[in-house]
Amino acid sequence: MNIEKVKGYHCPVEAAMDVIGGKYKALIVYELMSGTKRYHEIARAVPQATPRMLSKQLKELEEDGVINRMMYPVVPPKTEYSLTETGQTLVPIVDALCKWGEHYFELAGVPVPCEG
Amino acid sequence: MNIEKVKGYHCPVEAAMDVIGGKYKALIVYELMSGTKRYHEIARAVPQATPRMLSKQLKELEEDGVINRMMYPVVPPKTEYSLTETGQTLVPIVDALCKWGEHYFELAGVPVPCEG
DNA sequence: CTGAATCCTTGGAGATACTG
DNA sequence: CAGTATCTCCAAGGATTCAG
Repeated sequence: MNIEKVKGYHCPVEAAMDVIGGKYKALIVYELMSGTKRYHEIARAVPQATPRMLSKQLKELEEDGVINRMMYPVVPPKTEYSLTETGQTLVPIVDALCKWGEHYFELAGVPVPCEG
Repeated sequence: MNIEKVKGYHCPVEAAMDVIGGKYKALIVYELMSGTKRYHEIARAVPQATPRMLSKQLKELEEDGVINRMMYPVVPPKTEYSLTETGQTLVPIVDALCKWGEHYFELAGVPVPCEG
């Protein structure tokens, strides 16, 4: 956690959006809320994200202490991602986002595409 | 609310982020949570945003039905922004963001810069 | 399978100046 | 006061390829 960066924020909301506001970050956290996931499981859940973007977002989330990366030195490679304790504190936010989105779908008369 | 746009989402979280995830949108909604505000009040609350950016974000929020723009044809001009009913439904999200941000500041040992 | 490296494009975003 | 217009530029993001 970079102190200078923190001092630059004018408002708590800004700090939160900086951590979770990345293009696919909320979706990644949402996916990990249901447990540890492997790379390709996240990729499948966020098909819009190219490998490059997914890597980048995952790395940033890791640097912000939101997720853990667990690499297994096996063949074929296996990497598991999970929420850290800090990441768990984001759950209420993503929960609120999800609830709001569901309401949005209902208003539009479109079935909610929750994976599953 | 654009049906085609809605159908393009893979997940409710995505829809919510599309509405609130803009660079200054959460901050704007946060500002309007405490009541109707004039343009320059919002600008003061979000000093990072240039007039151009602020206009754009406000217009997008208006198009998404999140805020109301009330223009008074007086001299000097006066425009007031407020949350719509839909905008009110975003309050739990922004609240969650704010709470998380405050926690973040505490962890960093930096005083929370809530305006006031 | 899980990425990293490379190249390339687009539009997001700042600075500045101007108008109803 | 509350924005728009114009110009500019950099970095976010995509496509593709390659590697451990």
